[in-house]
This record gives sequence, C-alpha cells and structure tokens, in this order.
Amino acid sequence: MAVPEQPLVAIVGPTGSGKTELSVKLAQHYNGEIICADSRTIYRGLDIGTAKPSQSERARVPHHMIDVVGPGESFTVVDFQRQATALIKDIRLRGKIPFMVGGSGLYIDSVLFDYKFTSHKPQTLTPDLLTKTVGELKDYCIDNNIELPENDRNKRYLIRAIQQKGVNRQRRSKPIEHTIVVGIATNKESLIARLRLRLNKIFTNKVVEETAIFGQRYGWNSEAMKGNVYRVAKQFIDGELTLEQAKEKALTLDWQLAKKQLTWLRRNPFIQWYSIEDAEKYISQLLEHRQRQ
RNA sequence: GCUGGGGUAGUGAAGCGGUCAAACACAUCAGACUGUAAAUCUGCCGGCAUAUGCCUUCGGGGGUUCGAAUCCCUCCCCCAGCA
Repeated sequence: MAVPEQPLVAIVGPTGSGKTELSVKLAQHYNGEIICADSRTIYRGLDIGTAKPSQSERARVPHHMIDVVGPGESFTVVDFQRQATALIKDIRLRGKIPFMVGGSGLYIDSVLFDYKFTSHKPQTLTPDLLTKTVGELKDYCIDNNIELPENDRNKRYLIRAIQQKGVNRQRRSKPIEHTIVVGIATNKESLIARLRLRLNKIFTNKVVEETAIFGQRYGWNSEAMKGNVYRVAKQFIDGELTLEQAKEKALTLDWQLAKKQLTWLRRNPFIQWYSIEDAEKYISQLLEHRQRQ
C-alpha cells in the first residue's frame, strides 16, 4: 500500500510579512522541518542584520539552509536548489513535512519549477566578455544568432546568454508534485509598520558591532555585506548618517526589497495568497485532512 | 533695521532671455529576471492624450520684451553677517 507522500509546504512573501513566525508555529504543530529559502541567512555569523530565525525558534523546529557558508564564500541558486531538493527528499523519508519558507524568489522557483541549469559555472569563462560594452555584447549576439534576453541592456544577462548560446527557459510549467504554495498577502501600511518595528529592534549596538566585524573581515564589497541593514549600518559607522537617518534609509531599502520580491512572486499563478491568519487556517486544514487519511 | 545670499517639480540641486515641463541625483510607481537575486537591469516620474499634441508651472503681484524660471519694480518668506 503506497503511503501518500508528504506535501512540500512553501510559504512565500515579502520580507517582514511574518513568514518565520507562521512557519515555526505550523512546523512545530505538524511535525515539520524548515528550509529557509533566503539568500542572506545562508551566511554564517550575519545574524542580526539578516533577521535570522532566533535561537529559540530554531530550538523549537529544525531549520535548514541557515549558516551554510561563510560570508566570504560564494553561494548561488544552483547550490540552493541542489541542497534544498536533497533536504526535501530527506525530510520526507523521515516521515516529516518539509516547509520551504523565504522571500528569495529565484531560489524558491528553482526548486518549485525544477530549473535546469547548465552544467558548468558560467562565471569561470567570462574574462574577455566582461571587458566588452553592452553594445558590443549585443552585436555579438546578433552576429552569432544568439537570442537576446528580454532585458538586453543588462550586461550580466547578455554574457549569460552568450555563454549558454541563448536564453535558458527550461522549467516546468507547473510546480513539482505534492506542493502547497501559499503567499502571505499584506498591505503597504501594515507591512511598513512591521518593518519599522523590526528595524527599531535590529538597530542597536549589536548590529553596529556585527557590521564592523564582518565588514572588516570580509570587505565591504563582499556579497554578504550587501544586505540592507549592513549597507546602512556602515554609513552610520562612518558618520554619514545619524541613527534616525540610518533607520529611515533602511526602511526605504526594506520596502524596495519587499516590492521587488512581490513583483517576482506575482508572476507565479500557483501561489495562493492569504492573510497571515487565513494562511494558517488554510495550511492547517490541508494538513489535518492529510493526517486523517 | 541694514548688508549679503537664497526661494525651481515629492526631496536635494542645475538652469540665469528663446532649442525648458525644466539637466542630474534620490524617493515614488511599474516591469524584467534560470549559477552574484537583499544582486543586476529597464520604463515612468506636472496634468490630459496612444502620439511627433495640448494645457498649467519655476515664492506672490506688477512690468520690460516678439519671447522670461532667467531682466526690472514691489511684496512675502528663509539663511548668514552687522546692528
């Protein structure tokens, strides 16, 4: 008799929408484990500025994909896809429910739609292309009959197209099997209020310290230090901004991030959008139903 | 009260007689996205219109001029120095 496979519960939404609290609550209640789909919390040590799930939250439910690399190391979607996919399988094998939660749309979709990536690391064979201008790269594509990316003024995308000899669109048309995708719907006012609240908690001596330490150790231009809070905290440290100004600026960056995340998420028609309360009810209902089977 | 500087689109800031709805930056709004994704890039950004089109703007009022954000007069308000 075939045991029905555990569903993958994906909880997505903009930064600060309350995904973490909700997922911890649900995962704890329904015997789940959490996979963080977040391009920032993968870095070891960067705890406060990335609003990682707290130690107590992590004690309540096993979390994965947090602290997987050092701030100086490289980490890409491919790494995420590979590791997250393996984790989902593993969690299911142990009879538990995988919850994939986060706001990094590319990471999420790479798993949900089973993106196929080229086998090699494109960055390793680019040096000569990097020196070319956007116009030159474009001409090269046209001359060599390479399909241009939709945004043909984006150097990175042009280079990638050349390396791959075209635009990569290999993805499933529907999410992988046994998946529930829930989006946390918010409205601007309440999300901004939440973000402001969160920033007030984040902006203490501790972030300043965290920023200073890691900025010095890994360089201000390292990928890990590009998080909203760190960029602004550095300006505070340098005396370019007062504390209040820093908070305001961080709020702007957070809101811009949230909007970008929503723009990405909006194009996925399989997301079921609910308020945080309704999302909890909806997911609970589905999981209860399964348990009774 | 005197002297000097200034008031330009959401903010900062160019423009200093025509090509100005007004550079640029930021913010806002919208969008793209398959190995940096909290990245990278695009469009919009006074109002109306699909538009090479029309309308209302550059502190207020009044002039000069074919034509003014740009020159003159006057009033109001800011800032600095002197009283």
